[in-house]
Amino acid sequence: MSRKGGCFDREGGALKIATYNINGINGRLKTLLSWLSETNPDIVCLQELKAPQAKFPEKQLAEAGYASVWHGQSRWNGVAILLRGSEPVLTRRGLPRDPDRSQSRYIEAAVNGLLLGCLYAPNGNPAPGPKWDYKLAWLKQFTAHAKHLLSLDVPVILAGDYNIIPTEHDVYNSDRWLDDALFLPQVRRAYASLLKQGWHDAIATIHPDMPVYTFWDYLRHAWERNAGLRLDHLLLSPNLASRLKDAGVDRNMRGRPKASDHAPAWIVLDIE
DNA sequence: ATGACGGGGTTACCCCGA
Repeated sequence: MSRKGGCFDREGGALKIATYNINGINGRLKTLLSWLSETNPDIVCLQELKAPQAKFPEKQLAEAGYASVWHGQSRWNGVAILLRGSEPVLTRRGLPRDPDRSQSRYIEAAVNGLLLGCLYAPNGNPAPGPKWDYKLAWLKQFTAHAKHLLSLDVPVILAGDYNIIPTEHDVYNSDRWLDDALFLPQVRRAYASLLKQGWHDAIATIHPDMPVYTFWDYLRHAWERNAGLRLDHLLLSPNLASRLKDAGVDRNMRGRPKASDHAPAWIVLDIE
């Protein structure tokens, strides 16, 4: 792996990659910048920018040491990839055969010799209904694209807010979520089909026996009750599985004033 | 079934999210 375009200054040739649903990048820019300076990730996927293309804080992030590519949209959605020390090489905005090109939910770039897809899957509620249909259509095209990426036989990471609770162990009270678009059998099957393609769920691999939530609702004192969900996932192509050294969630970010309802999830890869 | 919370911006009895 070439050092060009990389920043291998983490101890032991490791690469830290994080995904963070920021829920409004401009309203939460101070939170984002302090998290970046405290945790120093090499690569960051962001979701729910809630900012049009022209209002992405490119300059402030550059001053913090990160170059960005982003796919904005007025008011909702929006995804970005940040790379410390060099420029991400954009490979696509939006999915092939995207069911609705007006919704900015996918961006992909080459970073540090990896291909990185950053996604914000539709929520899908209420189910049934048009939003549920859109979620299933989007996941179908995403799954097809994931299969294509594996066929390239390069290291790939698909990171972001999948809006899927993969199993009953990934939710504080699964009974309450049985009829929800985050947990209905169709979306759990969609997630399982990705794993069957060969993708490795990094958080689940490192923490097989404990719930690792990434989201706590603003309502009903969910954070105080630890009534969380695991919605944000980092999937690794099989050729990266042996590189996975650590994974976790920066839970403390959820407890801060003006917090996003999601916390950052991260992995450390050995890229020696 | 509803609302509570909290971003966005058409500042609304608004929209959206999960």
